[in-house]
Amino acid sequence: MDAASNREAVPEVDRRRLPPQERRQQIVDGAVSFFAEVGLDGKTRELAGRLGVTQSLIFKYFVSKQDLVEAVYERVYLERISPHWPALIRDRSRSIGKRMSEFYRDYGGRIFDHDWMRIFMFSGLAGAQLNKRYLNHLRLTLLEPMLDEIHVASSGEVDATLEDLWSLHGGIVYIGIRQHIYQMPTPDDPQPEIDRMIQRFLRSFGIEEACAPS
Amino acid sequence: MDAASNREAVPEVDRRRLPPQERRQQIVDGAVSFFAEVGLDGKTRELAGRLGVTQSLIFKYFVSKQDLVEAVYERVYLERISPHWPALIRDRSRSIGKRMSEFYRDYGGRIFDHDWMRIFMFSGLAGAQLNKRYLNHLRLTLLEPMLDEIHVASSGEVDATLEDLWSLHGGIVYIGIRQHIYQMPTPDDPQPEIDRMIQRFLRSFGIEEACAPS
DNA sequence: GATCTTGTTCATCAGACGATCAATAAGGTA
DNA sequence: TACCTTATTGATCGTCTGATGAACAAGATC
Repeated sequence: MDAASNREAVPEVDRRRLPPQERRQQIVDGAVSFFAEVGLDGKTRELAGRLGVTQSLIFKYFVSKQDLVEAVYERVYLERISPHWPALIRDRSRSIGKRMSEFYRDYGGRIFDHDWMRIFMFSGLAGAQLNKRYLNHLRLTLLEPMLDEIHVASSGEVDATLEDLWSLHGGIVYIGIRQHIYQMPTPDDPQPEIDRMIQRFLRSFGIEEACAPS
Repeated sequence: MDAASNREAVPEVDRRRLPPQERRQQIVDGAVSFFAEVGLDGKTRELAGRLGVTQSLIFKYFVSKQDLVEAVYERVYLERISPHWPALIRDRSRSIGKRMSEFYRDYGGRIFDHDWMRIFMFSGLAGAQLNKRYLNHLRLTLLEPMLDEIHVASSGEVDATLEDLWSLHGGIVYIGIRQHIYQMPTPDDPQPEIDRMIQRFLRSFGIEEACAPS
């Protein structure tokens, strides 16, 4: 019943003296799931215990706890953005419905993740810049182009606004919030519901599409 | 520049020796806005400082910090539910669109609140039961009846599901999340966008309504 | 104004916290 | 095997934390 033997987050009994780069990554990995679970106020001693190392070791790789937290931010941030999305959104050889469906399939696959959802929420509540950067990037590179494409697809006859797209986006993200933050039951596979939402969104603007996912 | 003189959350310089009931309420009020700002890990000494009292006084009214946190939960919880909503949803003398619009107008007026939004999110992340109770109550007394009413209003020709209503709900709530948790710009008055969302939702199911807000 | 009740403060505890640094030992090199 | 580098540990510091209890004083009653 000692501190290092009761958590499954520790991959195995890690033997000592790892290469610095490897150890650093191990600490960040552990910190991601640890902070995701207990919040950014999680204590370094408990994190060290889960990793099976001493608390002082953490401060050999990070000059302060805040330094570690920012490494966690950077880690989770990078995995949630694909450079291919802007081109996907603008690919007019495919219908707007198919593009949006594929984008949100990929997007959902990346953000419906326990650790990401919770760390993004924790950092938002803490007032970190991570969230604003991320959401502004999302708006500039994805939502605003998406809005353009909807206007083009409807020959400019549609009065959709950016705020409308945020509401669609919010409805999709809310599935993950219900699941990972409120821990409420959600569909096992959110993709069908996401496709329904996109289809309803476009249909409500008179853009009818046979939106078969395949 | 001392601890008790630089916050506007303190209504005024409160003079000592208040009636217990009044003092208790003052502490809870202060705790609501304090915990909403810094999180449930906020320190009792800082809270006391903002209230202009000593830290030990808090423990004369609450046996532990957790006891205070639960008083905060109860406080914010009660203000966010109206007993009139179920009857409003079921009032078939009015169109379903008007009922949903009025419900979400009232609902938004209660939950688009800095303190509520943040405490609800903090408590959700902490795994508190508050959120599950609240969302289950919302589903049972409001969303499921609303789904029934939509089916009735469309003479049973509509395939709307509860999950569809959650997506509408999530899109609406997400406005508050953007505003108060991510601190991103949102419409000054969210009501027009909410009405648009409801209208789009119904329209996408073929329920067309002239949804003038008045 | 003397007295009593009790709301409030002051001093303090025991433990936990982030962070530091000398001591230790793992593991490569010869 | 002896040696050296350095990843890791163990002990410790100063501070802060929730919580406790004795001492104080505000304000009502007579």
